[in-house]
Amino acid sequence: MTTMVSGTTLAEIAALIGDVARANILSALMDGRALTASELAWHGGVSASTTSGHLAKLADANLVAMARQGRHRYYRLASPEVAQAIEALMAVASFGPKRHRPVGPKDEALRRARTCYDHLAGRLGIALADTLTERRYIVLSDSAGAVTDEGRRFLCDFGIELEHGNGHGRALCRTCLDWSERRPHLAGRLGAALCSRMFELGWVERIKDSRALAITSQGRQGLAQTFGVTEPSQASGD
Amino acid sequence: MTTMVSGTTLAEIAALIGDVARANILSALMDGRALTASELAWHGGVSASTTSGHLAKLADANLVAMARQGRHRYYRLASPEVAQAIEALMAVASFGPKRHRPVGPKDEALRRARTCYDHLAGRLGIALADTLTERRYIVLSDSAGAVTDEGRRFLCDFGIELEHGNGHGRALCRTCLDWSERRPHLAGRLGAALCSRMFELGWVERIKDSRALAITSQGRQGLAQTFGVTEPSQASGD
DNA sequence: GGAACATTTCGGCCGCGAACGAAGCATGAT
DNA sequence: ATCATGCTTCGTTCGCGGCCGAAATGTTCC
Repeated sequence: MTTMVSGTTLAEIAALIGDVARANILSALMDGRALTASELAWHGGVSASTTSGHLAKLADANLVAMARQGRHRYYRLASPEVAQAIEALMAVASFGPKRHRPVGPKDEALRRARTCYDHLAGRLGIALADTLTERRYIVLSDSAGAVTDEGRRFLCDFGIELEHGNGHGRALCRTCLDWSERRPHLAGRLGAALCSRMFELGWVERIKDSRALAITSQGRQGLAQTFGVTEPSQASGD
Repeated sequence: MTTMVSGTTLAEIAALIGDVARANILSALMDGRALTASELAWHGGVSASTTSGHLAKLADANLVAMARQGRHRYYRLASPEVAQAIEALMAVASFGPKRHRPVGPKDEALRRARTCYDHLAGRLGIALADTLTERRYIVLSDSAGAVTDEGRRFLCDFGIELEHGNGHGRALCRTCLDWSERRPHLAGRLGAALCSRMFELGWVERIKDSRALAITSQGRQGLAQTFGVTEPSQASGD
């Protein structure tokens, strides 16, 4: 065995994610919010006591972080890196369509629009990335990106202020491989800002018990006017 | 339980990586080369028969691909996406220094210079990314990047021809979070080209049974002259 | 203080899957 | 043909880890 440093800990982390209950828990946390232990128990599909054990392990490995608040304990993903790792795994998972899984209505909703950690994904996320690229508001040299000056102005009008944070802190404009569309969508501070702004404007709303998003009628209108994005087709053949 | 599509398959993939033997196997394949089953058995630290089973599972899930050649069977990672997922996991793994693992000499070598799938990582990879950024050959707007025109010329002089492949195919310039340095290094076609060119010039050589790289004396010289990169310090306090 | 709720700890059960060696197929060498 | 090598299949063993329910701890509300 060559390098033990990677081997062991890599396996430890992956094994942690590699349990169905824990994977479901982490998936639920992928929308960036903090959830209570009991909510996570529901998502994980296991009892409260079992969930408690799982959460302890996840916290121990620094995959999730915990904040006590009254008699609740709120758990969230510990860092954007964790979210990125999980997203990367999901991308790989959606690849191998060996045995294809029946696509339920929930899945179609997820494919249309969802949150990915703290930014938008699915056909909506892709459409936004495409429009912004087309109008030269951002430049995605291949799968990586930068915001142009016109872009900065446009975004400012839209109500998003981006400081010129350079090397430090969080990336301004990253891309993230969309597992359902297999193309990159916008992540980083820009992706997060776009997402939260759309919530603020009431353009999108969370669908209960899911990471999927519903686009409101105002959203439909706003997206068309401001971004020239027509509603991502109701049902795509895929 | 909310969305089953992600949950289950996410867990499946992660569980696959979450076994120590398989993780070691995948780690060994992270240098981008294809290895035979018996070599992988050695890396995995388990018997040939056990390895065979592991490889079958990995191939079944499309994590690795196999090519028969004579009486050998060569296995390699199935796609860059798989490499990316593993790298992301390693990044997360190197985070939680709860119980810190003793850093052996092998680790120091890995930290100095190594391959990450098909590009350079470790202090060498970081130094290259820094230099190219400093000289404005590439622009890493935060953690994402594009090649400038001067950069294209410089690279051409160095013997690297980058076609203007746009959306399709592989990303020209991606970044990849370095698990040892915790900063992004260069991946994508550019990263791969830099790496293979340096092999071609004999600037770096593989260290036996490891993903670590040795920098040759020509390499030391060339890196200093062409990139202004002085040898990544022999031993850093870390 | 007592009741209701949230979460963790404990003990015990049970199954999955990793491991090995021996035997079975290939392919290549003599 | 015969033997060697590389890899897979089979049958078996065995231990780790997930699961639950009951009870313990903790927190808020009235």
